[in-house]
Amino acid sequence: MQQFFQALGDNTRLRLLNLMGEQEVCVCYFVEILGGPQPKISRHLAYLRNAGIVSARREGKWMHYRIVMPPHIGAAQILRQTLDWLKEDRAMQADRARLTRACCSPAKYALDGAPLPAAVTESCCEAC
Amino acid sequence: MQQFFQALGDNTRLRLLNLMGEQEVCVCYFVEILGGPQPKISRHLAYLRNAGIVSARREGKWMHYRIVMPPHIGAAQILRQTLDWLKEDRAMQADRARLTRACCSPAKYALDGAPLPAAVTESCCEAC
DNA sequence: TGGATATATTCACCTGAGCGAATATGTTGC
DNA sequence: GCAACATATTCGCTCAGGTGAATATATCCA
Repeated sequence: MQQFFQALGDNTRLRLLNLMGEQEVCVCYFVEILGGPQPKISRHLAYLRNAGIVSARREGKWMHYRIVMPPHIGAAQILRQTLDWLKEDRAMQADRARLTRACCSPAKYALDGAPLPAAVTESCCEAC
Repeated sequence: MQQFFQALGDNTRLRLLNLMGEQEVCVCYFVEILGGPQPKISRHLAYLRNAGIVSARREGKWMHYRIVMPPHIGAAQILRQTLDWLKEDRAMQADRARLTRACCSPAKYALDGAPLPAAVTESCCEAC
């Protein structure tokens, strides 16, 4: 419980959770969008994984992370409301927008066969 | 937001919030029930006050603390559900029980004119 | 097999925060 | 004013945890 809230008590981790929302996201997009050094993101993802808040899935070279709802119903509701809260934040909205436009502003990974997040394959090139 | 979750990410502070629940509680009961040194409790109360989660009211020598619901509705719901979550925890239940029985197990302060928490004046001597 | 790429881990450093001990502040009653 | 009491703050210590730099691991492809 203490650990659960500590996991939410860091801005980088909140940004990661915000980007995942309901969908699975490849690490390369986290690196691209958050902009920081890759080991930093990897460490925070490990922290969240260790806290049981996200799970990882390997697909070739790429790793996908997604939120796993805690088995405890109260914790799950808190996590859901935290995600809703994040959606209201301007900076978090900007992060999400950048994820959605990932295919149209082809950065380092976009042209290289990196797996697109679901939101991109659905909505891209309409939003752009 | 980061600060909000950091405030919840400590077991002593969660115990304090659990004891406050919906009612106002005198510091002397926190000291009595948590058992630790008084400055420790005072520091954690200051932390919570600084984070805007509790407010203090002076009554003579005594200080009363109570939870203030955050103005943001999402944050308020998270706090409420956190309190509900705490109620399910065995150790937290034991803390609450000790607060309720405070008048019947007269410890250091109980005979000395210390203000009783609302739960005590309502339910005490029925529960004992 | 070897090189390129994506991700993870380790290391050294530094800051924030929890802690016990000591001390300060504020209130009451004599 | 002074003593007693409730609470708050400060100090020095220690440690968890965040960070950048370097390195390790894992996968793909030629």
